[in-house]
Amino acid sequence: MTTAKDMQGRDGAALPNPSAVGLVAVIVAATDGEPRALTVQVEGQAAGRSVGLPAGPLVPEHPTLERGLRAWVERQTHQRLGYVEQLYTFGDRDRQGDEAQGLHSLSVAYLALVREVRPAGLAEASWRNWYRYLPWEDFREGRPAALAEIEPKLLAWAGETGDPKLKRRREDRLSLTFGLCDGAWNEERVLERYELLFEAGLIPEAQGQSGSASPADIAVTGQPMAFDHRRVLATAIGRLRGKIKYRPVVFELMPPTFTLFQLQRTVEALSGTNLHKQNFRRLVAQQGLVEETDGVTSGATGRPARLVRFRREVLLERPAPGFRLRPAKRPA
Amino acid sequence: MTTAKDMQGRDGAALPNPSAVGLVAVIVAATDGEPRALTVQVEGQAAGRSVGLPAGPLVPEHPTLERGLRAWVERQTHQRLGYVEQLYTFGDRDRQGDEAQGLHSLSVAYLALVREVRPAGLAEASWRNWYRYLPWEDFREGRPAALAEIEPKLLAWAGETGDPKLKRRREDRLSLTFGLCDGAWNEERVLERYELLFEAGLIPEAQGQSGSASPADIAVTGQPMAFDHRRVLATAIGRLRGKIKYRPVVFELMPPTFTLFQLQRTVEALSGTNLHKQNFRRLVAQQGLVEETDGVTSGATGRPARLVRFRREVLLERPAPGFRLRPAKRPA
DNA sequence: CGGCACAATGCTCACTTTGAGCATAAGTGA
DNA sequence: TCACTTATGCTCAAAGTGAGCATTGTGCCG
Repeated sequence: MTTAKDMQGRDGAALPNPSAVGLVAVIVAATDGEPRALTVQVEGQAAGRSVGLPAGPLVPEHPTLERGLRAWVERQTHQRLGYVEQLYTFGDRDRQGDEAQGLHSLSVAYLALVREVRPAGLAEASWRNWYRYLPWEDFREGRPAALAEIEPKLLAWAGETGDPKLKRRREDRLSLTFGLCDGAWNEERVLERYELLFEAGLIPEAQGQSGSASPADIAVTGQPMAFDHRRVLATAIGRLRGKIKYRPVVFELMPPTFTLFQLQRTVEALSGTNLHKQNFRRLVAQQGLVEETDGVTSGATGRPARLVRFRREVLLERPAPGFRLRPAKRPA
Repeated sequence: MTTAKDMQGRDGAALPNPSAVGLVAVIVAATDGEPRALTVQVEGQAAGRSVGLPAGPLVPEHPTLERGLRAWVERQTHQRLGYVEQLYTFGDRDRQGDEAQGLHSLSVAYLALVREVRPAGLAEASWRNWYRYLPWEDFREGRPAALAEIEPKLLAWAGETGDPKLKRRREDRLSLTFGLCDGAWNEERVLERYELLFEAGLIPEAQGQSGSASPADIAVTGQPMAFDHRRVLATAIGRLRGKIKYRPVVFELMPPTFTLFQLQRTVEALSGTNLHKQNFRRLVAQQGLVEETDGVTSGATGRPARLVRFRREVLLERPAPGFRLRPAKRPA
């Protein structure tokens, strides 16, 4: 029989293999229609990788993981967090940067959405456009230039293997993630694309390369980050892109009042695609997500737009996702 | 400046607060149209809570979290895992059962879907209908009887507070999760419902009650589990209910060939609701999820049904989720 | 001040996707 | 052969979507 102690590893007498646990945060804001992540300076990393995400170890003073995270972020960046959700727990032995001997080190990543870009009280903390790290993800201006450079390399990678089965599998993955060999682009597969590039050796983090990439390389495969933080960022973007489709989370990024077009720009910034304007406002309208204020924009060119605000009530109303699979009348 | 050591806690000299990390698995199968989870016997728990989920500590031999999990599950249950995905990492100080002094203990939970119910090589491992633990989640036979018992208690809980604001918030939550005070039932909010019951004191695990619940209580608020495993189970069900709507994961639970109605029964088992038969098959058909075989069922009453098989290719085809927010032509 | 360029809004229209049912087909058991 | 049961085919109306055209306010520029 399995004992509780055996299972949970709480045998006080012989504590079984403790691990070092870290907390990492992807803190997202959107200003001027650009998606940004909060970054901090990190010492002791390879050249060109001195920027990372706010992070810190979990310490016993933290009552919960999330509280611990908030504490670290406030300390490192002076940024208060509002909306926070757990992203993923990373634990690969060989992907976390330098290794702690015999100790597993795993990091619990969180996604946070914040409203305003504080001028950043600390020099070490700064907001960066996230497409700087993943340039191939931005389709707002059409197919990103970076992709043109990346694609042949990926195809070469798929072709370089002798094993035809493996080659086939690689091509399938390319089709699925990058939409090569027919296949459509799915903006949510951010992580899968990053991991594919990683495997294909196009990501400097892969080999722990210490040589800094050239500016040209950076424009194509993006700016590297400390540790495996680019992977964490990719995870966050993918998750967020999925979530905005069925939960009104974008509003966490908006100021108290805004125009429908600003809202659209924000969604576009996150998803990396452009949307049909009229249909976008129809969608927002019929879902009852916003209500008009009596303010309008002014100053800019063109007809002034009405300012709206998010209807907090919808958080209670929305029957929520509710996709297909609607229940039958009651055939039982 | 934040140093790498500071951030990641990898300072070999003074290792900062290691934690005990556990792995937990919710292993799901569906046989005879019932959703089941694999459970194991757990020693040293309060009366009536001797059943838990397969789990074990993370040890350094495990190259990745997932591999560690697979190892534990195979050892404890002799069950091989196929589809596995990470669920959530639980880390509340006060919810994990007995505490390790000064050590954070957190558990990384996984969801696994398996095809067949092995007769279970070990007596300690057995498959249990998951609604045994969460009886209020099963709407297949209409509104579950358990809900009728639960609702007045929840309303009382909302009413028992003096603070009108708090009362209001509680009622909002009831509406959102249980569909009380108007509000619709959303089958995905499994965890939120469990947590609400927990807070309302209707869940024995809450106070670490050692007194065993009466059979009548169990029929209403469900069979308790060891540790916080019922919470983990609730998380898994909610996640799975969401996922089947936009990814063809149900097929991981199906035998090589099956009828459309068996497929429907499986989906219904997971989601806890009934579906319109004709529309269900239309959906499956037009999405091209299955292909016909030349077999048909026999023996049972009624017209024999055609056996179909899952089209593995769709894993490569499906433009995937792809909900709303379709991109514009290219207005840029 | 009239005309322009530009963005915000209104509204149309064809085409799919759903929710619900009716009608038939094809076995089993009495 | 009839009664019953489940599988399948099809129809229909109501919503939901993807694309565009048309109009309305504003700031700017002769």
